[in-house]
Amino acid sequence: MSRQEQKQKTRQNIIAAAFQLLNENRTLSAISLREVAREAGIAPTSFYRHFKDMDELGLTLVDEAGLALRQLMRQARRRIASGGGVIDTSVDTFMEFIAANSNVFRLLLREHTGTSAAYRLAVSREIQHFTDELSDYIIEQLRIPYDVAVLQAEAMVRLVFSAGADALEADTILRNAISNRLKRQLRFIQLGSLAYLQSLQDKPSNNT
Amino acid sequence: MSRQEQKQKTRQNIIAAAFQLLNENRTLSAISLREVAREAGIAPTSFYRHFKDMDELGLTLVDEAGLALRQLMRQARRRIASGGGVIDTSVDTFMEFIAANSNVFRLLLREHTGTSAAYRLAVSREIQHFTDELSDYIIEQLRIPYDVAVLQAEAMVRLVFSAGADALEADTILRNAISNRLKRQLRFIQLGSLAYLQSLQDKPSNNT
DNA sequence: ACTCTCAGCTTACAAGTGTACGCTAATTTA
DNA sequence: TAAATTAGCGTACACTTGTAAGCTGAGAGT
Repeated sequence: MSRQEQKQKTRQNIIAAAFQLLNENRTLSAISLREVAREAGIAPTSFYRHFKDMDELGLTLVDEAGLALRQLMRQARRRIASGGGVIDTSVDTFMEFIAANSNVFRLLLREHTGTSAAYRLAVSREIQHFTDELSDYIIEQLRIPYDVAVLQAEAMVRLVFSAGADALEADTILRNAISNRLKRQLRFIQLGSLAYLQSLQDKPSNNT
Repeated sequence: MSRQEQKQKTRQNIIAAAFQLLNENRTLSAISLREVAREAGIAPTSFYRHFKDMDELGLTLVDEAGLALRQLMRQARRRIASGGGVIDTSVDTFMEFIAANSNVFRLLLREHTGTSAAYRLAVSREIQHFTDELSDYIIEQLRIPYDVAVLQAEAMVRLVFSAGADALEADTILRNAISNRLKRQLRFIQLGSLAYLQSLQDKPSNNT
């Protein structure tokens, strides 16, 4: 094994170790460098050969999580394209994601409201991507004016993430209940924005 | 000053000290007993005369925050009763609360997704109260079936808290923008649930 | 083959942590 | 007034933390 390969491998070990430690209810800021090193099977000081800081590792993890989030979106689109209701399919995909990658989602959730401004910003950016893609999709599919679509997408993402937080600690049965409630709530928003646009048409006192 | 009075006073000092420390981006679990003692102006070991644990102090703080939340609801109702749109008034009241008691709301927000299962549960309970009261209000005011009202209330609270999180770190201008978006989104939900009920009436294939 | 590079190690230190133990001084009780 | 209670303090100890300094041995480059 070449030297570079070996280095990459330990780096991955460190990242995996960090995710491992996140599994058992902890924040990034509550994980010590020494713990990560221990879990990764290296000496504490060797950590510095790969990351300047725990902060640098943290941002790497957030990026990694963001990546997973984007893959999730792509998967949802694929499944929607091959049939099935948009809301139902999206929520199902999302819930499967949470169940399968709970530590990834937990990371995003925790750090979104967490202690470090840098992490908060990084997570917010990832969620913003998510929202942007959804509003593009809504505009494209439903032919809704831009500003309404943006509002709708933002509200939907907020609901999805908030429900996801609850689903994170739930068993299968409860998670199903959360799913179903979420789907109905998303439909409220969709219906609501349509009703709003309808009301504009009925008494067109504004522009556009 | 009697002995009991003095004790209560130091206890309040400890609580105030903890809130003070929460102000500068920190979690409960990231605050040490010694720091709290230092800030409260007592010896570290004296802390134990008042609380068994940092956890016990934490739960006390969450309770305190929940109390503030309930006062907020009462205030909103009073303001609604004395005129003004329900959604507008509620959101305005909420945003004022966040601006004035940012550390209280931050505490709830952080610990809701935080490290300690006990805190998470405690916060969830407070939010549940909030949701329950709102759904009661909706049932009473809008004459909407129970299950729809509950869904609507839950969705609204989710949006409000999520937007509140963003508002927490925003300046006045941005906070206003968040307020306005939130108001429109809440109206979507309201419109949506009404439209849903309407659709049930048009083709009544189900029971009630 | 000879040197260079550098991932990972060991050792070491100052700083901070929770909390056990026992003392003191002032209030409360009898 | 004498005895009992107790809020608060000081000291002490065993740990954990981040990271500085310097060494080693194996792969890379010539």
